Amino acid sequence: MQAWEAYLRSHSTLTRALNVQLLQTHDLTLNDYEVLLRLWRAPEWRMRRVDLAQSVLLTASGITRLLDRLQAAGLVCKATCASDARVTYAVLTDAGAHRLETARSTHLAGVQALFADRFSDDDTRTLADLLGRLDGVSAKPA
Amino acid sequence: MQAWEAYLRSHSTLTRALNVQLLQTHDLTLNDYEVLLRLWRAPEWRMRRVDLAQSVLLTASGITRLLDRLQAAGLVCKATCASDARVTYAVLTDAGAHRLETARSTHLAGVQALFADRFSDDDTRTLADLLGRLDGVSAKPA
DNA sequence: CAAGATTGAAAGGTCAATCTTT
DNA sequence: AAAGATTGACCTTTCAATCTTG
Repeated sequence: MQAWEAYLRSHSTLTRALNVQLLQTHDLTLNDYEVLLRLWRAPEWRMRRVDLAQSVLLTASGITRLLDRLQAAGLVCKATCASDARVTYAVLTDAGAHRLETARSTHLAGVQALFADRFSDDDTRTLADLLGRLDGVSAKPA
Repeated sequence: MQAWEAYLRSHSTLTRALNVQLLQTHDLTLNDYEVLLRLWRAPEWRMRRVDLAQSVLLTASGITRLLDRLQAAGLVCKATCASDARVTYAVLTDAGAHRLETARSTHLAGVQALFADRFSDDDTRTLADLLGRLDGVSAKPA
């Protein structure tokens, strides 16, 4: 139960700090950053909106709104699917990739300073293992 | 860096699930719950709004809005300070205490099922130790 | 009807500005 | 001037309803 409280507190503090940092230096939300990163990793720099939403744990509408903003900023654009007219792809633009690259080092440094630096290599492995067990939780126990 | 991603994902999933559960069964936000809990633990069931805000990591205005809702629901009430007219206390009402008590078992069971059950006692201690190191982060590197 | 995507309304929070009291 | 609290404007996200296509 102490573990749980530490978990909540630390997350709140860390994400807040990283969010502010990212926002001030590169005008990106933490979620914005994660979305750009997912796209950058994806083949042809594009993903279906549904998959993107699931990947960053947002709602369908949440992703729509977020991508609207990124598109207005020119970091992302839309593409239709030839075989299924229902789906829309989100595609990373050159500007988006560039923004991601410049933000990346700042962000990695931030994560390093606020998170990774507090742990030894062993600790980090342990942590990844433990937290990894919390993956497929579905809730609904009475 | 894998540890970091696991950290983000797990937190998002867990808090979302617990939030839904608490909301459906007792019409309380996770933050609402935490605030009621802090008050319940405090002497005379009351705290200054500033201290309460810091305790649950909310802004001054954030706490005002949250307490407004709890007050409208009759779970909390205000009290003035005799020695310093600037401060307002938040005080837990009987209804608030009752609501907390009924919600408590549900919530604890939820945390148990989604979080604690995945770890041995040793794991839990390790986790508490590791996460505890993330406490006083202040950011602002570069 | 189901799946993907979008829209309007609303919740929950933050920031900046303000008011009162010290 | 500084501390505690509140308010107004705004941002991000969710929920429910809707539209389109398979």
